Amino acid sequence: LNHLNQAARMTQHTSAPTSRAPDLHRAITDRLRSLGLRATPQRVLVLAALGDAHGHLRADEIMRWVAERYPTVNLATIYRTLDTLLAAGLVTQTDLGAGAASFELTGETRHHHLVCERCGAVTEMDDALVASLRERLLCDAGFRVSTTHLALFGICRACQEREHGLLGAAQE
Amino acid sequence: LNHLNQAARMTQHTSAPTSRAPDLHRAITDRLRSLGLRATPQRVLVLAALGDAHGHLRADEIMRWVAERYPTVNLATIYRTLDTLLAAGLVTQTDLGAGAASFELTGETRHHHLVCERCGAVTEMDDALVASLRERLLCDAGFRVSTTHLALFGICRACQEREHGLLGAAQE
DNA sequence: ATCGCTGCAAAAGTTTTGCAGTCGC
DNA sequence: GCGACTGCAAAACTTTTGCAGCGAT
Repeated sequence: LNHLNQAARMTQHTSAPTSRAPDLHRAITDRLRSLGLRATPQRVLVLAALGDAHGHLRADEIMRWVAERYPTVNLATIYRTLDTLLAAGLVTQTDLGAGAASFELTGETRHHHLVCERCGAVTEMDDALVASLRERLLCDAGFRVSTTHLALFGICRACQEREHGLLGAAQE
Repeated sequence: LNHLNQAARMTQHTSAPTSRAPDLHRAITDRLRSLGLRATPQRVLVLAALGDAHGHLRADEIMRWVAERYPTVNLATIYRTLDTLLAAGLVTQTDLGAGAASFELTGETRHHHLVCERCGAVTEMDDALVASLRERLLCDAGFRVSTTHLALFGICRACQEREHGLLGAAQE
């Protein structure tokens, strides 16, 4: 599924369209074709953007990334492409509370995100903890969870310590 | 906190403004005042709507409910009221994947929702399962989860059986 | 009487859609 | 060449905001 991720990571420092990463371009193209989808430059670049980011991106961020190397691209196409990729299972959608949806390459390692409401830091969380919850729901309620990604909001350790420090020093 | 819920449920069949439920109106009013908020008819009705629904409502649904007994209400007020009630902790916000946010009365029993992607059924899930996840995160990662509500999407038991039935009978 | 709250209208922001033309296969 | 896909523009939709005036305390 995702040697795309690895190939993409290899080109993180590259900014040229596809000159330095013909292998990535090729891998993405093959993947799309194997799913019966046309490998248009727009689609390839959307996948490349998500691979390069190695994390979640919003539609407008993808738009900017792609537009840098394919200036005539249109935002509507980004959205339509993301719909297609979602349906194909290549991409995962999430709401990280930014007002707009975020998208991520579907990796083989399921993981989730912890979003700090104070400092905005986003850290990854392993799926292990959630896996037991999923199994429990399937056994107890017969509910088969398909949600692949969870975003939990709260206060990260750093911000908690910062807060405690303030409270301890100058309690007002 | 929420004899509001109980009082609200008592008036589920009532449609008159507040004539048949002076106790509910009074309870909500007192609650708002005790928090230093003005008990305007708009605010009281928003809370009454959420209590009557005994579940999650979107802003437009609240709007419709309130407008039925207070026609001059404005949608902007609904949003501003919900902001206020969120800040006061009387209300909880969730994304149930409907494109718009959903809101719910903050009850003393924390619970979550399982949303079936096939039939749209929404069932409640006890917080017990999630509680352990929360504790784990606090211990392991030092992350204090503040997300009070979780929406998990998937396939409910009924739809799974329905699907299996079809597959078993006429596998096409 | 004060000032928080509301109604109205307009704006901001994200996402969708119709249509004509283009380009991958 | 065919049909899927794209660009463009406009619309649909949720949510926010400025401002003048009303009304709860």
